Amino acid sequence: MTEKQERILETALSLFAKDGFSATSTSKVAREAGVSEGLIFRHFENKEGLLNAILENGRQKLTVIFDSIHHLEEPKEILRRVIELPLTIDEDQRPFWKLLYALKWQADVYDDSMSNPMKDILIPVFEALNYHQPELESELVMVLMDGMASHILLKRSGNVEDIKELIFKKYDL
Amino acid sequence: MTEKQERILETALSLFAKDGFSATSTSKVAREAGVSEGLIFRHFENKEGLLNAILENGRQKLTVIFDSIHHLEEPKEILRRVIELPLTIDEDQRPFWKLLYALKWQADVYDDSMSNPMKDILIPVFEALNYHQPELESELVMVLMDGMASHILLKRSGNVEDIKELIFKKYDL
Amino acid sequence: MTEKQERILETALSLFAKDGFSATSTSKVAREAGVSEGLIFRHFENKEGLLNAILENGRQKLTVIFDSIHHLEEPKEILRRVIELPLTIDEDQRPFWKLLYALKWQADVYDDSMSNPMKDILIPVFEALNYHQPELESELVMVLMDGMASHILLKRSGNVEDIKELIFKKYDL
Amino acid sequence: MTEKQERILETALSLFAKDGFSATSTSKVAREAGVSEGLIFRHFENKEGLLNAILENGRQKLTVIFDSIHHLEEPKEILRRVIELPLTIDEDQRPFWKLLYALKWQADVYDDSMSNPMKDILIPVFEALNYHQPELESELVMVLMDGMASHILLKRSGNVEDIKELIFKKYDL
DNA sequence: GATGAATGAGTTTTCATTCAT
DNA sequence: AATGAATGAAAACTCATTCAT
Repeated sequence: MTEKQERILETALSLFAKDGFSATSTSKVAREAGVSEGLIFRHFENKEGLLNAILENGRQKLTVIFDSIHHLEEPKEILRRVIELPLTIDEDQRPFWKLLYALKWQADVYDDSMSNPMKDILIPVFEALNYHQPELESELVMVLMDGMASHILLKRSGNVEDIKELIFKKYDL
Repeated sequence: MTEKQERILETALSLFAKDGFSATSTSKVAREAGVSEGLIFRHFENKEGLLNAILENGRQKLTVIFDSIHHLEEPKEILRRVIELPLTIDEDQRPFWKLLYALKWQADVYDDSMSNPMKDILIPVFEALNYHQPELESELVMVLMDGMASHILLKRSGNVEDIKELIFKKYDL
Repeated sequence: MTEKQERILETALSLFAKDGFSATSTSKVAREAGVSEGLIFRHFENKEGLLNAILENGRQKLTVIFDSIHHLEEPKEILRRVIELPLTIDEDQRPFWKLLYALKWQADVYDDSMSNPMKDILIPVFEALNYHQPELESELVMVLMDGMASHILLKRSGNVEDIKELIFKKYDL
Repeated sequence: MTEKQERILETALSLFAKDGFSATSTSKVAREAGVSEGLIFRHFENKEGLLNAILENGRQKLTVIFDSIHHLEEPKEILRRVIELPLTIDEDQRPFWKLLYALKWQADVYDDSMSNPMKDILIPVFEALNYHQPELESELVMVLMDGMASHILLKRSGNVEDIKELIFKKYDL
């Protein structure tokens, strides 16, 4: 991975996240990345290849996060970590998440591949905590996380931290 | 509003919702609506004007819904109605909602104009129910609704009805 | 000639003069004239018909001017009147002249139909005044008039009146 | 400046001069230049950019001519050279001049940037020749030149050479 | 690996013109 | 006489992609 290659990925990610995939032209990516337009195609085959490279890049970091949670033992600790996940997205990872969420609304581009691993983590937690409907409770948490992520990524309100505390209280965490 | 004008709006809405705004060409809209491409521009000025007409159209229907909730008296009844709002989106309104949610992720296209009226409805409810942090609770409900809407509009799981019941139980509704 | 018909002619003339014939759309003419677009075509057949109507309109006024000069007897008086012709264009006739001059540079639109009558007036004048080359002198005056008209119609300098006086002096008028 | 780029400029100039700027489509320019239409926009941004490139191109050649006159010493020699300027336009420069003169009649397209340098040349000449009103005389010469240029560029008469001689005689050149 | 000229197929938009009312 | 909805063809412009260097 050369420096220019990385600059392309970085620029494309930020533009795709800001303006959307199809509203971003390869020429704009090239211009802002300071490389020739041809280079994008040499390295990534085509525009979709560029998107895939970006997603692949991010998915790897994602796996790391999932694994770190998987290793935990205490159910409440796991639940706490899962719920606060959207809050722990740090500044330089935001474009990636924004892109991911935006793509979900674009048909046939992205498959929801992190939904199942999340369920696999949550169901055992609610079972351990003796909730009546572990699967349903898991889904509810995922709904909550989705909502939280939206609010955070779209900067809709500042007090997400407080909302998190409120949720923690409701789950007695 | 002539018949062709309406057909354009309808077709555009369904295509924008399915494939995204910028991935949908005006020529495709015209073809599927069975009108000449020029007509789109004669009636809506430009592609963005078409989008705005669609959004304006939808916003009006939205106001009707908000108003119907506003007129209710019983706090719990209001809360129930608000929470189940995402579930009451009927089939022919789905494209509008899908478009709206997709646009939120595109910068500068859509302003979140229904977030405040919603707060105005919810805060008094939680005050009446003697919750400690009415504003925070309102925001949490909105987070929940956002998550629910996503799940429904993206058909991620079938048992949203069950999730709703679970939420009702948690709010003792 | 109805009132709307006249308003179309007037508006078209001023727009054609300001922006050029092909850069002016019939829709803009209709809009500024406050009539429906269809009306232009009902009255003038097509865009070129509109132009021709404007030109025909103006040519009539032109003939009146030529005739008034033709009736004069005194050679110097004629020469004086001819030379100051460009200066006597009054404000509301300027668009017509501007259009006429602009059209000359557009191939195949306008034939230079006032060049010959002018020569017919000038040659006898210079013969009467005993100039050596009456035809050449006539052409020179026409060159001068062309230059003057440009300067006036394009508002290039304010002291056209002084230039006229200078020319008068040179021709001992 | 690649060969295709030059071919575009050349073709565009000749078409703009012949048919007018707005009556000439970029697709026609591309076709006649034997290039793809996109190339025009890649090199010149938009249609107006193409026009500006043409004008800039011509203005440079213009400066060379002005400079060559500026270097002369003898006032009468300068006056002679200035007056015969319109006659020295050679065949391949004619389209440029025709375009320039045509554009003057189109509002906001062309600023009369060569009028002042011309005055700077002429006023000292008439001062040196002891004319009473050097500035006015300069303007008159420019009026004359404008008229001459029109006559030449629009091929209105063949004996411009004779007219020039007549003018020379009047200025005792 | 990198550039940037070049393309062709498309996209958005404009426009003269027609036609039912 | 007048409107304004509608069209089809063309205009301006964009864009993903290729290729010679």
